[in-house]
Amino acid sequence: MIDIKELRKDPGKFKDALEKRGYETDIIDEILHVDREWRELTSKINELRSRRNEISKNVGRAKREGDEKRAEELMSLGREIGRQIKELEERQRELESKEKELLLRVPNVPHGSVPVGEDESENVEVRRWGDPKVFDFEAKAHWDLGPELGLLDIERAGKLAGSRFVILYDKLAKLERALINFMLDLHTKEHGYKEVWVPHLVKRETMTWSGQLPKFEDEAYNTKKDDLFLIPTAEVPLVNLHAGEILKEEDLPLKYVAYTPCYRREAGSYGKDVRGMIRNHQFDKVELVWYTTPERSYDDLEVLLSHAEEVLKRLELPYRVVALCTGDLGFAASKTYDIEVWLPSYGAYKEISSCSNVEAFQARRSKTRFRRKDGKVEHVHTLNGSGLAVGRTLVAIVENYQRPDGSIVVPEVLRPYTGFEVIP
RNA sequence: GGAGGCGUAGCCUAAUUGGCUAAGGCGUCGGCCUUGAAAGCCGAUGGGGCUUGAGGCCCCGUGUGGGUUCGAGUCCCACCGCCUCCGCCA
Repeated sequence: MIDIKELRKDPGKFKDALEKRGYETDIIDEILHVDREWRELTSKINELRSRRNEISKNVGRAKREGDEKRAEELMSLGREIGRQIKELEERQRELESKEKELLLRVPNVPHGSVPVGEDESENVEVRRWGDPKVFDFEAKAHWDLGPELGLLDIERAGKLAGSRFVILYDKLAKLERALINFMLDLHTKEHGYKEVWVPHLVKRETMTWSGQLPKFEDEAYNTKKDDLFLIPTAEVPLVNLHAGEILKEEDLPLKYVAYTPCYRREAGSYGKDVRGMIRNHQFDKVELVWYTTPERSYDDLEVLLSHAEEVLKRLELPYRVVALCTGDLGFAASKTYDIEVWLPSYGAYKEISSCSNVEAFQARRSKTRFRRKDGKVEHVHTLNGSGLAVGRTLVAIVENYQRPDGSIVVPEVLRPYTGFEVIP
């Protein structure tokens, strides 16, 4: 959520941000209009309440002095003012909920370092690591290779759950598990993260605080009876871990890592990445989340990014890092780097991690704050990044490590986790 | 799922039958004192609105949202959370 006080002070900044994202800017004036009316009304109500408080005091006084007649007079006056207040409060509540609803629909302001652009074609490549593999035979896509090996079953998954689900068997299932453990170990043992095991079903508020709702309700699975949501990413529980709390400055940054499945309806993405396991309704992900201070959050983002990159380096998978432009930036993010891994089946780099600084956007919603050494309380900045999307990492290994005979070499760093060197 | 209990500020704890400023302690921050520290003393320590030359004024805030009342920490309802017991259960 954006800061209403900042919006009052500098509406131009927010209109500019919306323009750069390719959004309509009318909403800003609408908010300011509602806000102005709210403030005028609030002043009026405060004045009436002040009078009522005064009257109430005098009622008590009159009663103690035994002046029943005077007390009765005052009480009737208080009743009248109470009626007026009640009437105005109704309008005030309407304005408040309208304002809140509008504020929740405004995306975050892009950081000054974010390239301005319309869509993903204007994202800016930051660096490349490794060279795309050149095969001296015809390389296969994972959606062919996997079923041929009998280790990836898309048909039966369809029978059980519909499209965009997969089943893994034997060594491919183990490879998935090995990747999860490898990533968790790397981040906990070498990068200083605390491992967290979180709920996969969360309340509506939790989804709202992390920025998924109200705008993207169609994207999430919801259990109607209890109004719980399946998490689309571990970012949701992790970033709400300290909701309502006041953290100590000396405890920051807090760095959390969690492995969870992620559940996404992928509404509106029909026709995109339909084959294999690139875009499924359920996929595994190891997620990194930081709670940090405003003055260091952008430096920390670079560090978080390097932690995600390290996974690909150790797996020796070629990748590149791109800075998303304003038009491609997610709703909650101020700045985002995507890491894209080379996929032979696409003949291109494909997103495997997204690392963002959302500044105080989530912290304002979840009321996550920290106390500075001088006693001042302020919202934290939160960062999140995939470290990495496990399913796509598996795809990248299958495709990049395949051999002419259809077998797949297990990257060296994973062998202690798999217990085998070749698939099948 | 059933029965009961509880929820006060960063933390811990008070508040006659509903009534004047939510008292006190701890912690934290600032100041005094000190060679430095501790102790001690003084002050500050939730949110919002209006306004100013400094500075004020007002409202809200006892888990959340409603209700009763001239007036609610206190009474009523719903929800959330925690605890105890029963039932069910990997």
